[in-house]
Amino acid sequence: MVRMTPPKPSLEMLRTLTDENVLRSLMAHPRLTRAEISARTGISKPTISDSVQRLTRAGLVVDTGERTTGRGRVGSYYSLAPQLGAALVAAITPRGVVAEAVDALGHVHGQVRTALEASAGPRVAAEALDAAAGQLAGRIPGRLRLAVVSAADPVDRGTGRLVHLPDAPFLVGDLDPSAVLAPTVSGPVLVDNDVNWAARAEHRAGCAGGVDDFVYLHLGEGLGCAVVSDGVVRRGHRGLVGEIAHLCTAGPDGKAMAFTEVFAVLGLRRPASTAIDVPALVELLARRDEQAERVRAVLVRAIGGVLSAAVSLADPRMVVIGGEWGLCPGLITAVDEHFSRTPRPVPLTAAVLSSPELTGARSRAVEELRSLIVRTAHPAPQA
Amino acid sequence: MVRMTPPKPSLEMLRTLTDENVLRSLMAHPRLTRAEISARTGISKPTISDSVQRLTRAGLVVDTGERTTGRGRVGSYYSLAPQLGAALVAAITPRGVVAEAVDALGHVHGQVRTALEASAGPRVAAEALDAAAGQLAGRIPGRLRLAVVSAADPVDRGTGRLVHLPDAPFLVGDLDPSAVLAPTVSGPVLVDNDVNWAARAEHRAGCAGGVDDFVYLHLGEGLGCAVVSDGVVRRGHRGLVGEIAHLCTAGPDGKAMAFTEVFAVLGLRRPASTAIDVPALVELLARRDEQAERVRAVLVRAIGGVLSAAVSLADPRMVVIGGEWGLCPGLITAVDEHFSRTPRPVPLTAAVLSSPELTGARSRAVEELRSLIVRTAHPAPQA
DNA sequence: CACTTTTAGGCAAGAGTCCTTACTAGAATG
DNA sequence: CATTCTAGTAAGGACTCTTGCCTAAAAGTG
Repeated sequence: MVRMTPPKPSLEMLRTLTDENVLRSLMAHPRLTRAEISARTGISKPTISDSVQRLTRAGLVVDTGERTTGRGRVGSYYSLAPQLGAALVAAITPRGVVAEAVDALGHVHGQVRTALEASAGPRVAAEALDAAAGQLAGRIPGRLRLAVVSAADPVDRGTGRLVHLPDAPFLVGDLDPSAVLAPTVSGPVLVDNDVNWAARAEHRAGCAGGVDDFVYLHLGEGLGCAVVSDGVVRRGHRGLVGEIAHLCTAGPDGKAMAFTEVFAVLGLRRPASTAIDVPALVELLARRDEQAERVRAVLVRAIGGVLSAAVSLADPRMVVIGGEWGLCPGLITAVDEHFSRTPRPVPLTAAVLSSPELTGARSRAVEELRSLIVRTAHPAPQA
Repeated sequence: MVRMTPPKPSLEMLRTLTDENVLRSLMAHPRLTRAEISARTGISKPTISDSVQRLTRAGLVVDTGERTTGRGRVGSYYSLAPQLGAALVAAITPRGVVAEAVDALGHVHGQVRTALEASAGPRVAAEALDAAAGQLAGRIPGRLRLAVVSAADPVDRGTGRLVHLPDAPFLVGDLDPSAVLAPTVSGPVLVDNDVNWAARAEHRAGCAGGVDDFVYLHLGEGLGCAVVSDGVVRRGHRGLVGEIAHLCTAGPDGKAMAFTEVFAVLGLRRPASTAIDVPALVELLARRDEQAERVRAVLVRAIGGVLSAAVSLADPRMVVIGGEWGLCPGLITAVDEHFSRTPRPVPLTAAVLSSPELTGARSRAVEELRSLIVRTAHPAPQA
């Protein structure tokens, strides 16, 4: 939707914009002289000098004490004030918690890894997250001003809580990252599921670089996908876009059934769980006997049905496949071969990044921290 | 994606913003005095006077000659110059072409309807469109500065051409609205399919008013849907989002098959065509005998499969159903009853607007025309 | 070593935009 | 006829950005 009422023009607005230009320059480059900022932004030197003076007085920018070397008059280097703080980045899976702190320059200030027992519940995960946040808070100059969390479960877009969907695995369990981090993190806590973060990372740098419309299919313990449309991961009303367990597809004997049902029928679920038995599945996909071939054919067709839905409802330029068993050798080519014979084929690729969810969450954290700093520099002039 | 480099601040930018405020005010209200514009925008009277003077000199705004009545000094009314032109709005179906001209105030300046033979090809449609545009161009003060076209076929997002998808009906046929309108319309031609326009109209004013995430399912001669996510119709890479003919769903005997196949198996297609035989289907849905019930059950389940895909990949807050046979009495309640027993039910509603595709295209045309006027008032200061 | 070149930064002047305040013109109200 | 109300104008001030010129200091050059 296009903004209907343009902003009211004012001189204050110009000043704010100048300051934003200066701050953004210093976010892209660790240290700059005023002349460099001027050259980089195209804004005149006196104006930049004014702005730097303002921002220095406000405590957002500091003279690093360093001086230019080389020809010409010595110049002073300025940089963002260290007390501007950092953002917490955390990834939570049933296997453990990984947490980092990143500053507005994108530098990582420390990483804490906590392994969890397979049977550990959400309580233990919450404690690990809390502890990690506490440790990281001590290692950075300023405060933790916001957090970006990746979770290996569906996330409610409104509340940020992990949600348990019927007949879908609940790997981490009932957890509210916002509540856990409230004492340690002073600002907003953004939570999304790992598949969405992975898709953002792949969009930025991976095989899908430059492609603004694609679907990322994650085939692991859980079944999920991310829909990137017009360059943004779409989350839908509740944030449950990509929860494809109940998507109607083709099962054994060409019967229509929910995607997750296919695995139940094939006996590929963990006992007393709706999670997929990944080791068994990987082992089976490695085999070449007749039974394995039959199962493989069923899986390929089931995945084809899911892709037909993705093509119909998201029209991706490509489909990226990732996940523990999605990357099994031969699977992608088999799916590709099947899918390329359907009426609307789309190229398939394998995911390339190693811990994509952390990468995706991290870059979002940097983005949010930067915009938070810019916003707080000039308290919002809202109506 | 967030803008990375904020705009360069300049005094010219302020002036541009003031002018934009004035223009937008005059787009929302047919005539205003300078004092009224000032009150409405919150910008001071002298500044508004300056801007109005500039815009009048530039020919964008005119003194209407009317004067205020009532207490106090008489004021002069200003309005947008009539020569600012209008936008063409056209809807093309196999049954005919409807075209209108709308100005920046949103007023419709004339409507031309041309009926087409059922067997008329794209040539005839193109001629009808061209003729309608020619007539409308004569009826308005200025030029036709852009066009917004709705077509009853899939539209390629990149080229704006109608495209024929395998095993899907091609109702209008091979047509390139941009090429047809190039002689008559001086600016851009936006083309999208009727279902997407209808969804935009429903989003704005209809049953889905205020809901930013929903899916609009169109059940007519063709099978289509629109995905509205974060308040915007998503089109995907090629613009083929919602082309659900090949979506894998449940057919008779619970067999997995493409949505369109279900109708083939049920014998509900027009002879030698992939289009659905709507009259036959409507007649059948009205019956109550055993065969009708059986077909109805199959259809309900097939639609349920499509909805499961929509829920998985779009997470709508609601599903709106429209189309010639989608609105048949009882169908929606039957689908609703079936769907509410699935693991992830979503409320269903019937579409409410009468010619939604035209309404949707019209409001977009007004929006685009307005932004075109604002942009041309101050030639883009791009790099 | 003296001189030129190069560069960061400061200062002053000027143009432009917006705002506030005060004022004028003209019409309705009582 | 005085009062009241309103649209528009004029003057002055505050503020921002830019241009152009200047200084200081380091590095190269002969």
